[in-house]
Amino acid sequence: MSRVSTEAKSKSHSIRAVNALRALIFAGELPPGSDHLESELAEKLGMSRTPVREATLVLESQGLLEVRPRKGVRISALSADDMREIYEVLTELESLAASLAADAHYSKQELSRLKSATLEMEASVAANDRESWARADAAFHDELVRLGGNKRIQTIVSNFNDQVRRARALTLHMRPMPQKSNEDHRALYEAIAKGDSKAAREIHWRHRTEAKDMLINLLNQHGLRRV
Amino acid sequence: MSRVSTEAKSKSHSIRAVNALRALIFAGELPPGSDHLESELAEKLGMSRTPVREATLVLESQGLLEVRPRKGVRISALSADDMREIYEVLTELESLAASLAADAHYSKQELSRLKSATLEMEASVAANDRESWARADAAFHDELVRLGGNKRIQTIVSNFNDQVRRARALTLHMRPMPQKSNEDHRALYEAIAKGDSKAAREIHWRHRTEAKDMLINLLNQHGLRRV
DNA sequence: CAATTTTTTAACGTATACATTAAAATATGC
DNA sequence: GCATATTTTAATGTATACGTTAAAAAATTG
Repeated sequence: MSRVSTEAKSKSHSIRAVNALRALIFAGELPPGSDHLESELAEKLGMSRTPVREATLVLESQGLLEVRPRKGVRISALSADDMREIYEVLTELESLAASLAADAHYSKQELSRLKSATLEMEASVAANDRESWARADAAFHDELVRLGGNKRIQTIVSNFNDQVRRARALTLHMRPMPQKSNEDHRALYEAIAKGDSKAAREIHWRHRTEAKDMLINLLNQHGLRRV
Repeated sequence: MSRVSTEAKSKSHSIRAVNALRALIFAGELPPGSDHLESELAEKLGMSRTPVREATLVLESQGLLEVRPRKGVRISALSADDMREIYEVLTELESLAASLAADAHYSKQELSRLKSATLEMEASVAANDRESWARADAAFHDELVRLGGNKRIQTIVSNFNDQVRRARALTLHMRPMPQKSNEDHRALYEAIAKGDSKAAREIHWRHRTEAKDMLINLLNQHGLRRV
C-alpha cells in the first residue's frame, strides 16, 4: 500500500488538528484577527472538541492564536510593533547562531547546504523569480540556525518565523529584487567558512536589521495595520 | 471573606493544574527525570485527567516536562549542554534588553526599581545572606528585561529562568559571595542611566557569560549530571 | 530453553454528557 | 426611557466512558 503524500495518516487527531489549523492559518482561511468557536473548528476538522482544544493550547504557546474563553480562539494579528519585537529577537538569535556556526569551524563539506542555498538565491534573482528566492532564503536561514547547534534557538526562531510568515508572503511582491541581500549571504558564508565569528555576527545582524526595516516600511506604506 | 494567600480560588482546574505542577516541580516533589502517569497526577491534584492533560501540554511548551505517551510525563532534567544552550539564549536576549533599556533613556525615577535592586544586593552581600541576594538578583534581571520593553523577550527569558531555577537554587550555596556580580550590576545601571546602549550590552553580556561558566563549573564539580 | 507469537493489560486518545459561568436577552422598577 | 436586576442562552470547562494501541505477560514452538 502506498503512502499518500499528504501525511494525514496514523497520527493522533490532536496532532492532525495542530497541523491542519496551522495550514489553515498560513493559507489565510483563518484570517488574522478572526474568531472561531471550538465547536466550529471541531466540525471543520471532523473531530470532537477534545483534540481541538489540545491543539489550540499548543498553537497558543507558539503565538499563532489566542484562546479567549467564551469568545472563541482568535487568530493572532501582528501590529508593526509586534513585528519589531519579533524581528529584534530573530535578529539577535540568528546572529548568535551565525557566530556559533563560525566558531564551530565547519568543513566546506558541512557548509555545502548553506552554499547551495546562496547559489539558488543568486539564480532566482537572475531569473527574477521571487517565490523561488524566498524558498532558498528560508532554506539558508534554517540551515544557518541549524549550524549554530543550539536547539533552543532553533525552536524559538522556527516559532517566530511561523508568526511572520504571512507578513513575509504579503510583502514578497512589494519589495525590490533582493540584490543586496544576496551579497550579504555570500559574505556571511565566507565569514563562517573562515571561522570569523565576529564578522559573521555583524554581517547577519545588519542583514536582519535591514530586512526588518524594509518589512515594517512596506507594511506601513501599504496600510497593512495588522497581519 | 478574606482572600487566602494561596490564590487557589476561582480559576479553572486547568490553570490550577499548571500552577500546582509548576510548584511541585520547583519544590523538587516531582524530581527531574521522574515519570508520572496522567492518572497519578490527576489524583494528586484532585481532579480528572482532562485538565491535567491540558496543563501538561502547556508545561511541555514551556520546557518543564515532556509528554511521553504511555510512559507518563517526564520532568525535564537538564544536562550541562542544555544549560549552555539556555544560557546562551538568556545571555543574548538579556543583553539585547539591556541595550534597548539604555536606548529608551529612562529617567532616574523610572529606573528606581533597578537601583533599589542593586542596593538590596549590596546589602545582602554585606549581610552574607545568599537567599536575599538571589531574590534581589532575580528582581534586578526581571526589571532589566521589563525595561527593555520587548514582550517576546520577557516571555522567553521567563520560561528559561524557570527551567534553570533548580540549578540556580542548587548552586546558590556552593558559590562564593557574589562580590564581582554586584559591581557588574552597578556598572550596568550606570550605563543604562547614561543611555550608553553599547556599554550596557557588553557589560551584561560579560556578566551573564561569567555566570554561565560558573554555574556549569559548579554543576560539574559537584557531579550533578542532570538537574 | 530461547525466540517468537499470542494474549492480556493498562495508559492514552477521543467522544460525549453534563456542570459552570460569562454574556446576552429580557423583564422590572423608577 | 433608562438603569438595574433577572432570566435565558450558549460556550466553555470537566468528568467519564470507551475505543485504541503500545507495552508487558504468557503461551507456544522449534
